[in-house]
Amino acid sequence: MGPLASYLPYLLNRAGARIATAFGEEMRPLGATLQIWRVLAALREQDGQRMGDLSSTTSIDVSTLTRLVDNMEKKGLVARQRDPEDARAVVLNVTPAGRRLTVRILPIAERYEKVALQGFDPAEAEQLKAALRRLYANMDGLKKPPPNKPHGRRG
Amino acid sequence: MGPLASYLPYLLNRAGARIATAFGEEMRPLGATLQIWRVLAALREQDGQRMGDLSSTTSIDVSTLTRLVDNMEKKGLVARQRDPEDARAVVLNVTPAGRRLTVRILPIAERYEKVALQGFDPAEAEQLKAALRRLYANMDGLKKPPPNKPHGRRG
DNA sequence: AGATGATAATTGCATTTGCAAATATAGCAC
DNA sequence: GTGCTATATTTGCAAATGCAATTATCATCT
Repeated sequence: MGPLASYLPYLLNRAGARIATAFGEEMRPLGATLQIWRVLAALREQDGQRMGDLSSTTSIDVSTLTRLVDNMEKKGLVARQRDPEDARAVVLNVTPAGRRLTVRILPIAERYEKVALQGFDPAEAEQLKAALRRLYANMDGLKKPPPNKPHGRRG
Repeated sequence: MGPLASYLPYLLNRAGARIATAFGEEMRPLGATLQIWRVLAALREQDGQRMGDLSSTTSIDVSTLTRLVDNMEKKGLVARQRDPEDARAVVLNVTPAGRRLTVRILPIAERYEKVALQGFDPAEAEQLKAALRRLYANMDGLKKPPPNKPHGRRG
């Protein structure tokens, strides 16, 4: 492997960590955290998501998410509800307080997007985003294939 | 803010998380972790770094790093040494075992780079990396300015 | 040399994290 | 409808994390 500075996962982590840390600091005075924001942002995109969906869209492990949502519920930001279509599932809804907090965070989020992309022209910015989506999709290939059960061995 | 899928920090985190999780899983059978790899990779780039430098290059908080290095020392992967130039500082050196582990991980790391960049032509890949470096640099602007001490008020 | 303020690393401590196991429900086969 | 397997969420638990405080050394000023 060549120098670190040209290793993609390194560059990715480094950039992500820097944004995350800075953003997290800005959340504190609002009584929020980066993870709380992620959930709120996901629910703003689409309210009433299940835990599992939310876990995928936020990249937060579902067991971590359970406890994060516990907190958010205590803070009155979201409300859990059993999914009427499937009693195993839980559906999350944002409360008015949650919406108010979201509205307060939005301008910060927009500022971050701007700062991060300082000096990028619109085409470059779009290119970067497209590349990140592609990269994400590429990693699908590494997802564990379902464990090959030697049960009804007619493979 | 528009849809999540066009929010840069979101895309960044999502891509990074996916690589990190998958890579972490591959580390387990080797008795390593993603963070251990980060330290080893940083030291491979430049052995004998101080804790603080290592913290910057790996994006691992220095207090976390202290304990991570404790573990790595127990595993015999690295050795701490007081910096002869500055007795406050500690310098890390990779041991032979650390080098051996590094060598075992390298091909995995290279595979990840390849998979992540599947379908990117070299120019596109370089563009992406350049963009990530730029983004990282852009975030410098948000680092807290040193608290303006009203002490020797001759500013 | 002594005092003062900065820098490097570690430690205390409460929180967060994530794997594995447990629980609950669904859906299909028979 | 009973049994079996798959899916959705939660819980147990040990480990990782990060902020704040602490300790040790350095650098500068006088």
